[in-house]
Amino acid sequence: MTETKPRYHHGDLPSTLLHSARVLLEQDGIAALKLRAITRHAGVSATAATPHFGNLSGVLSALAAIGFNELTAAMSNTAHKTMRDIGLAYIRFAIANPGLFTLMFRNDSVDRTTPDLKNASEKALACLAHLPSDTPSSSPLDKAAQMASAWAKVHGLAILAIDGQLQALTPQPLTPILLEKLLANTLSLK
Amino acid sequence: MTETKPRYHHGDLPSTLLHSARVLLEQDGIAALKLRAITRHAGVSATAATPHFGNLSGVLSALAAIGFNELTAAMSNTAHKTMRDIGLAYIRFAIANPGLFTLMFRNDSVDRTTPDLKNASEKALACLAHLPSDTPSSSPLDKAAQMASAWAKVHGLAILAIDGQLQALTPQPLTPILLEKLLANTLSLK
DNA sequence: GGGGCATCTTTACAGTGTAAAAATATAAAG
DNA sequence: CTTTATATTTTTACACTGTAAAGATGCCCC
Repeated sequence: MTETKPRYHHGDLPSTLLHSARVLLEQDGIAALKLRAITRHAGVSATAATPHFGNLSGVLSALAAIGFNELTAAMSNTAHKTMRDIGLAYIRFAIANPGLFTLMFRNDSVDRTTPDLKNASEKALACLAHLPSDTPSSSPLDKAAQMASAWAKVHGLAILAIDGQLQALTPQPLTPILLEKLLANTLSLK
Repeated sequence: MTETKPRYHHGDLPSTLLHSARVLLEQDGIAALKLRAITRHAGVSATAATPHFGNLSGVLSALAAIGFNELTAAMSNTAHKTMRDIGLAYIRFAIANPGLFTLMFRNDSVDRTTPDLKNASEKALACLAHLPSDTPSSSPLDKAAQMASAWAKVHGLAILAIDGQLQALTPQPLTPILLEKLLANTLSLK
């Protein structure tokens, strides 16, 4: 629809395809991420993605890499580099892009050996893993445990929020405002 | 293979199919959970599952329900009803049954409105949600935050463990023994 | 201009899920 | 025991899917 410059046969097809994939993902969920649906949406033939991405997994891996880059950006834009703020940025990203977030951690749809994806995901993980720890850690295993604890809580919370399972924990219906408060409270717990 | 009593046409096909599905899941991962592969493995025609489960989603939902029941049993068999022991049971189950655990939380493969699955998953959640809290909570939102924190940490840890991403946090290679220690340490953190 | 080549389309094929109709065996009724 | 009804399974058919292989298309650079 809104290509920048139609230079080659069809403009730069790779970004067009990724755009289509993202639209479909947001519109109809992760089940709609079929190769033929993506190429159909982009207005090209069914196999047009092959020279650029190889196969479906290639397209989805590229899209997942974009997601990790955006997630990294969101975490980097926080004012305070605290567990609470970075965690909130992480979870807000997940809630704002549930389909993309799900795809990013879907091992069977995505090829994690792709260099782009590997780099992008490692950068995002680094933002979470190198949070300043409040309690001094003695052994390396303790340090790992602290990082695992933070990363697990944030990631777990994001998943629960996306799946709507946090609803089950509160008596009252969970409005967006209340959800934010719940997340902040949860992240503030040590 | 090992039917109890071959009464009907083919024995009780439902459990045979679920057994086949589970074998395929453990052998070849979640991508192998095709309806035709399951029926082929069970030695019946491609559409034999229809009268019992309706469609593929029905089979997978039933299998996921079994998983939740086993998870509940694992958590109920712990000696101490502490965050640490119940959490460890939860994560050990995930590590022992990675495919099944993944399936259980896969929203697009599974139909959560199925009564069996809904009941089973709610029971499992209840085991985690009603842990004794160490710090007295004032508001209901605080209580929800405490439950969310525990549930998120345990679930997040399980996912990280399954994906092998805990490896990235430790300098040394993560042997099973070291993994157990890391999990215990992480769960002991408040 | 005219090769060379990346890009895209066409065609073909093996799989998939599942709806519909036909076949089969069990259970129930007479 | 025979006959009917019903639940179970198979057969058939169809619209999909991903992708390999071969053919067309148009850009780039010498």
